Amino acid sequence: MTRVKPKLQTIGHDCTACPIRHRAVCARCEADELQVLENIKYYRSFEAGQTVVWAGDNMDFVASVVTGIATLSQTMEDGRRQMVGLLLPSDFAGRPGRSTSAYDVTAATNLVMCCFRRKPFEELMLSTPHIAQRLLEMTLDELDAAREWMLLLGRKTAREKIASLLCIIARRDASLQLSQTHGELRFDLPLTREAMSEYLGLTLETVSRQMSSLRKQGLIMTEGKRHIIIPDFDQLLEETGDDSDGGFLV
Amino acid sequence: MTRVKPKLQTIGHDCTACPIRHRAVCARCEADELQVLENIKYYRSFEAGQTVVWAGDNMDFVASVVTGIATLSQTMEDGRRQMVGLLLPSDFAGRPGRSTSAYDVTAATNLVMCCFRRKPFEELMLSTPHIAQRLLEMTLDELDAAREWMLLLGRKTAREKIASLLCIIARRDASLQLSQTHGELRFDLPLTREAMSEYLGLTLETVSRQMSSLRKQGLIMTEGKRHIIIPDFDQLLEETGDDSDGGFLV
DNA sequence: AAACATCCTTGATGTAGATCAAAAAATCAT
DNA sequence: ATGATTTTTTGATCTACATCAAGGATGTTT
Repeated sequence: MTRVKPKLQTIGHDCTACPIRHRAVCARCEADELQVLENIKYYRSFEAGQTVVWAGDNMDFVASVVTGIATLSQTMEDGRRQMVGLLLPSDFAGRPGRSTSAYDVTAATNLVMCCFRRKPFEELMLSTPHIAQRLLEMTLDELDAAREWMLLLGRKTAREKIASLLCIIARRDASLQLSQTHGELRFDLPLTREAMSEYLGLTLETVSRQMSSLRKQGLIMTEGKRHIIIPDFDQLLEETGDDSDGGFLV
Repeated sequence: MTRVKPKLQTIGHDCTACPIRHRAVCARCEADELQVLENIKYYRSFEAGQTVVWAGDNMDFVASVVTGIATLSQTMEDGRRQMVGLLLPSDFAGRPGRSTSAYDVTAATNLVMCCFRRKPFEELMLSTPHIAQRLLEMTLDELDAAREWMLLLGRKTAREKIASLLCIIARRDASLQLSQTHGELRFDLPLTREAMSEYLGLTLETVSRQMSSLRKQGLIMTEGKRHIIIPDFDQLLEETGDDSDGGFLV
């Protein structure tokens, strides 16, 4: 089990059959396994804002994101909300062995998920070792991302939080397009200010103010509300507080 | 692959051979697998305060905690630190497929770890499917814990953070002792005020103040600096902001 | 085009927790 | 015990972000 940094390797998101395919082409896939997965999968589409499942609700499938963006969030009794995960194409949702969702899963944009019925998927996992192994790798990546996010939530300033989020989305977006435009990066923010604030542990007003501040200083430019232009990625990166190498996030 | 809530099931910490053993008695273990694990494992002891590995350093083993408590933390260039994991007996550290540690691993108390050399462990994982499956379960639990911690870091007040941490440690401690003393709980805090502050995303002064405040209100009592008595666990639980059921943490 | 609903921005003010500073406990060494 | 070191507590002050409040954009419905 050799592992290489998985971040920028995502090659295909075709969801032809095997969840492994989503993140990188899987050399281990055997034809018959593909066939089995083919038999237990189905697609579901959601519109931006729609909820896929609420925390605590029954969730009899596991799924991976084909297109669009989904969010995982937790809510406290009094309504305080914290986003705990951002699912981009190829990311996995749901958990073998658990029949209810631990989080609210919401479509941030229009969303297509490739779902696998949970029981057959679990059986398949038992009979097909490399699926568990691949899932383990993906889960470990998510754990790294969650821990990097803990650093952000616990120790970064509002400005650093915003810069970090923008860098993460920009990087992920750029890697999807395989466009190596060193210089200017452009992308559509898939999150509202409110969603950003829920992710970053801030209020939406603070998010808005910090965005304005970054704009005034020329670190970012905006077209309309959601389209972001980053004239110099490295310069923005310096505002994140991270060491330049960048991390595991998303 | 049926799963049950793993929290309070921890039965043995004997580290006889199989990492699976640490969390719950493993019904699947076959004698020969145990034998192989026996051959690649070794023990290491650390004193409180000692560092097991620094982030970025070579780490040619994976390990599970036998006794004591270890912490995982990340540091920013300017010295801001955030703890991202607390390893209690039976918890797992290190990651198959990665040769360097992503975090500082530090002994919070005297610590014994059961180490497995990485390469043979990875090979074993490939040839022994249920190890990957068990590791996946454990990693998913850790991911849940990390996400619950994200909610704490992003949205809870200082007071709620302290109450949460105390409840978590108390609960874990109680489960280790299998002592069902409903009423008064007693345990030694394994963390300094500074370590607590690093875990909670606070300063150590704030931790101290909130501890004093809880003490003055009779929610906790202290003997010396580290020994804590919780006269009424449910009462303290109400200060955490969590819904009463409690979560996945630690 | 007017009315409405979202989403975003900006301003004024308040406060939880950080920071700075020092003293008190506890722990350790001689 | 006595002094030295580490850890914790407490106080005074400051500030980053939250909260409260209002006003603009933008898009949608009729």
